[in-house]
Amino acid sequence: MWTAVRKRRSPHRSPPWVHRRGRGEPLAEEARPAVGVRLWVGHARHPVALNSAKEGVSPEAYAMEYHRKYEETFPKFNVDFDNYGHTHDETNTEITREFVERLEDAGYIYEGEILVAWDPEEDQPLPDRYVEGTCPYCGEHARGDECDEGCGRHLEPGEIENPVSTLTGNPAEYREREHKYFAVSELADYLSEFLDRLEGTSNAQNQPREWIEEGLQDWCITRDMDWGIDYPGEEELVLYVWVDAPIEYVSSSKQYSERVGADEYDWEEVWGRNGGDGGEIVHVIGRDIIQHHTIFWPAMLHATDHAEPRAVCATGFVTIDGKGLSTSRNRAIWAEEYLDEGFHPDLLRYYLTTMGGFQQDLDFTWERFQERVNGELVGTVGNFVYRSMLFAARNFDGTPDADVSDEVRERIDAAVEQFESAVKNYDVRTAGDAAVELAQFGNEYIQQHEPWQLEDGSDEQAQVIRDCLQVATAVAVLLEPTCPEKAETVWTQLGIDADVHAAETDAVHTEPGAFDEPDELFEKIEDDRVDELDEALDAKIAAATADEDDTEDDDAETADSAMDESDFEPLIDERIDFDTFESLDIRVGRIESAEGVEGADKLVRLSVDIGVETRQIVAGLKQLHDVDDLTGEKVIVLANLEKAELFGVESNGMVLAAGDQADLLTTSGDAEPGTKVR
RNA sequence: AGCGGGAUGGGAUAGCCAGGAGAUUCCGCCGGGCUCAUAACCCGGAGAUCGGUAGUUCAAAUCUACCUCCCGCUACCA
Repeated sequence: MWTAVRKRRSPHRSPPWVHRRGRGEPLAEEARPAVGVRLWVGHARHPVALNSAKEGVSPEAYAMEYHRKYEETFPKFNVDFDNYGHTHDETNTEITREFVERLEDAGYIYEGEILVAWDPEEDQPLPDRYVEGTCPYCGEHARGDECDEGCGRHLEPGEIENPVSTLTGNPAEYREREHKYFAVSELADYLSEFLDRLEGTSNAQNQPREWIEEGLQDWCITRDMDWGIDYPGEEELVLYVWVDAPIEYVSSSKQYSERVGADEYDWEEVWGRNGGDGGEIVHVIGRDIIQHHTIFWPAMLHATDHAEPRAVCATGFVTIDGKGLSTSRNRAIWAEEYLDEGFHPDLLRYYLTTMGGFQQDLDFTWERFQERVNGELVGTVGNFVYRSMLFAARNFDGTPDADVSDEVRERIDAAVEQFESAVKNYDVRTAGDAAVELAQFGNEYIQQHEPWQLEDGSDEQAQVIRDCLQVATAVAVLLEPTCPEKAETVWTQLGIDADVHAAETDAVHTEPGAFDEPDELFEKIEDDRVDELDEALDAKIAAATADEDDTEDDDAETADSAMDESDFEPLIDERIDFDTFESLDIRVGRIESAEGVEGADKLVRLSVDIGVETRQIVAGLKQLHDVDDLTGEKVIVLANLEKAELFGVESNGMVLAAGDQADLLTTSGDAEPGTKVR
């Protein structure tokens, strides 16, 4: 089962094919697409809620629009799914409910209290997106669950300061609310054993160990939101996305099962719902969501008596020219753009699947794209298939009457073996390489036997060409997962009247038929074309960056270039009245002692004399200041900021400092500690 | 910061868990040959102190310790 989950801002790749399991069968037996589930769950609900509000549409409509967009785009790249579901349909609502009920019955659910913003006038809880206020970290205006204008930090419920309800404009208050918790911590032993037998990539196996060893926290699985799947029996609570998201894997397979019939595919058997061992569940995900698939999800499955995943394969990220994708900066090559350039979808499929290691990040550049297309696809595969067929068409009107030699048959079998064992090991790259390497063998073979030196129409010539055509047939079979359309073209041109997409690996021995002169399989990409593409990409990024006041700092290399105006945060237009200013109790203080906070790399615990008393204040100052030099320094302190606890140390006030480096503010005269700043 | 993943000739990779000759393969580069083909194939060549330092060992890319850089996850700039 291929499950691909994608998350906003974290584009990662997934191979275009994974496989289906039958119970106990090696995966490679059916190295063909099976039940694919693609979810838009990754569009985490909070951003969806926020963005939909911005655009004035309902979250459902917004999410469905994305769902549709993907649904349209994938077929263009010949990525298809046995079932393309989403988390918001009836099946998933129903099965999610069932999961939760099973969890409750098994005693894994309990209630706990958390702080929730509340609109006193409407007397209702406020979902994240209806709350605005001040970011507790940077002081910027923040809304919902993230500080979208300031530091970009994710904010937990209850963190926003001076919360205001966007429903009524009234100040909101925080109330304690009952929420549901899933006692994941009780499953620590199980999860630990589960990880021991989990297949897939090493990062997926190792990373979750951390959480287990540190002691698993129980998981709050409900939210006060107005969209999502209701918690059974609790009208005001909605389940957290990551509860119903993976359950969609189950739901989607059920839908598939219902469509094709249980004889063909029995979802209950696959998920072990009938008491059996289950099928083979393989998750192919991006490495940013390892936690959900190796802790929460198996915990849910286990607690509800389902089968566990066999493997979790976590890929790296895609970068462009060595830098991370950024849709807001338009550092991206959109599917439509790629196709509009006239490139065949198979080329990108090939590049993405056979470039680099599975776990590694994958860099895309137009240069390398050209290099690989021209070298491997045009030069090796295309060239071999074309020259063999051209020769065959001219001299034999297609496939000559001869038996395939043992040498060639064995080489083809070796390629199949390489392919199958790679698939078993989740090694997409090697599986893809099998086809190209076989074509390379073909080139060597035809070269060695020089059919053009042999008498036209002779038995010897027929033998060589027959061999080459069999290699071409086999190359198409092994190439099908990465380049399905091209594989089909080869088979068609070879005069094979069968569906290469349905072919199993033993189809490598299919006998080709009669045919005319073939067309060239792949087109070369010229150098000036690459230059154009690069320029276009640069221009696009520049344009997007120029008209945007993006404060994200993802370009480390510009860090020491001179700060021009655009590097500053924009001025806040909104004015405050004098009373508001008066409400700030700002004082001159003197640092009496300073020591680093244990375990923190920037935080310093200060004792600050502010005249009337001495305060303990924690401040993040280590990046610019030496802790030992701080004692005796005069500082400016915001005295009436609410107390907070950082790293277990109480901070009673705030020491003012400028910029990311925390350049301390001080006085230039001799103002005494305690003096008010006004 | 903690935890993961990574660092191997210009590019991309294998090898590492179970240490051993001159470090794998592909691309690119230089020189030569051949030519049915969108030029592939053959021969030869340059190019890596296997991120750094120290250690274990007769022997280290591989094991150990510390460190640097990149990328994620978690986490703290009051």
